Amino acid sequence: MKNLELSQIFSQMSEFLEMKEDGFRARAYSRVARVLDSLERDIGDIYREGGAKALKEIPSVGQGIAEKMEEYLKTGKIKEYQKLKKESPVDVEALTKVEGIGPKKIKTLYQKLGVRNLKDLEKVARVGEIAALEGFGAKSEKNILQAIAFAKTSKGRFLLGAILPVVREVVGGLEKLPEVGQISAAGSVRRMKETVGDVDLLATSSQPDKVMEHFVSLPGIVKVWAKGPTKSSVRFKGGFDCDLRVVKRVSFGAALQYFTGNKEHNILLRRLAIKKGLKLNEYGVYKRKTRIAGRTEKEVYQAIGLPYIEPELRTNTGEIEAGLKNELPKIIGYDDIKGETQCHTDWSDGTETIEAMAKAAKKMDYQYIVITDHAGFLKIANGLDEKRLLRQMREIDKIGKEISGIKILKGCEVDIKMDGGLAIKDEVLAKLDVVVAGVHSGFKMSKTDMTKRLLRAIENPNVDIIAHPTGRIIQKREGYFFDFGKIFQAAKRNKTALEINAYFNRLDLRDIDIRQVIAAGAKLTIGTDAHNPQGLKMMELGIAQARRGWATPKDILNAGTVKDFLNFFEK
DNA sequence: GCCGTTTTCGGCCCGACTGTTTTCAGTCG
Repeated sequence: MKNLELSQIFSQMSEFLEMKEDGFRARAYSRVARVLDSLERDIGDIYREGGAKALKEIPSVGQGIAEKMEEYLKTGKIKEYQKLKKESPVDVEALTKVEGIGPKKIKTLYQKLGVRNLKDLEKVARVGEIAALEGFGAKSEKNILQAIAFAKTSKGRFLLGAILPVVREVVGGLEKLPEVGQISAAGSVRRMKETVGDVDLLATSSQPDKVMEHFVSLPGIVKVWAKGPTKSSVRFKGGFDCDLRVVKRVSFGAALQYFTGNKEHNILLRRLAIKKGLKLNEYGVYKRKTRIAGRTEKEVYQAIGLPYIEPELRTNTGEIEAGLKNELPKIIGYDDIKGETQCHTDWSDGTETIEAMAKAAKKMDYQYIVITDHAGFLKIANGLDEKRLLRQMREIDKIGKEISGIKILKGCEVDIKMDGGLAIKDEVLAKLDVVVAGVHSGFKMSKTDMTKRLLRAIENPNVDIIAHPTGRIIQKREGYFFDFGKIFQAAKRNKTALEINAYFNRLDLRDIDIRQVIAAGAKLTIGTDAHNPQGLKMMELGIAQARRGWATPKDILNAGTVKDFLNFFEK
């Protein structure tokens, strides 16, 4: 994928242009960088299939940028980028990561002090040269030194599953304050994005000062970046930043909309407002000086001619157009799931018994749970062989009779071998209610071979679900390569479902894949891959993933009753 | 550099906070 490389080059070009006071061109480049980040298709593929003309069909790409993309795809270089770098040989990428440093300051620091990188910056800050600079001061210098220290330890983005519990604790604490009226998370946390850069919170209060005072002195805060009556910003021990904004009640909806984003969604919304002769900001929708909406998000959307759009959909990937035509899907809700489709017990690498998992599932109001211990050659996961699998089936039948109110289904997560065959004999698999098959080895195969391997597994009549189809681990492993289109079509043909694995660092399929699966007419399941009862709670993350992929309950098999769920797999 | 249901020229989202200023530029989201 050249998308990421190009996006990084364009955002650096944007910084360089900003340094040259060429603001509008700078914005054009940063816009296209963001577009590239969320582009579903590989830019190289687009170019191969449709040439420069196809490139220009990408939003925010015109003549000039299409040419540069073409140049990069052909030669691996962009002349203008190299020219800009030559003019100001500074590491903008590293320097802009320092909080409070932007292109203008980089320019000054380079011209006056010859600062080219983080090391130079730290050096001049330590000896007091920054404080002496016009436009800077002692405080700037101190902040820069602190920001460098943080930049060195900063881990970047955080997994939603890791952040969500912390956010809920902070929100829960603030909620109890008598001065706080409404409070909600906003930003990427509210959109349930799989990784989160920082946390945005929003509250209403008659006494903002008291709320802010309480907020900046919460336990676990290591740095207060800013503190004001409407906005404060802090860093928590875990290394993530958290902003709290306090607004008036009449503006809560508008502010919640505004700070939930994402940015592209908001920009489009404000343009829609302008077209209607209105102005949209975080305080409301205005007709001249009069606020005509703002108390709730719903009235904000209505005022500019849109139905309410769920936070998970707000990424400017077609939701606004769909909204205008009243064609938004009724996406699956957080209470719509009726059964767990992948989990492990102490029969393989889980920590708890079958009973414990079943009881936990019952507590979540599920109608069924599929027990899918590892089966095959994954020795490290204590995988079951045919003999133990048969024994476990008898055990599940026994436990099923003892526990009422939940149906325990017999399943396994069987390894897909290098050639696409399965690691458990077909006659044993045929006895199971549900067979989940997954790739757990040989990730580095060629695209062609992996496609063949997966196809063979999908076509096996005993296979019901393909586990974590792409094999990616967020921030760790990209996943294996295969022909997505072919696999999704085959899944539909063979009535084999594709899993949305809800495990917090997998979330596999990704939202963009989910939309493709649905477009191909194939079905999905959401499974947590839980290894203990607590892990079943990750279902929420998987549902969020499905929502971001525009999935409705009828696309997700385990939003159906146990009967419908099992019937689908009858082949 | 992009874009177009007022436009192929002339716009380009909008506001808060900080630090340095004495009215504002830079940064951030």
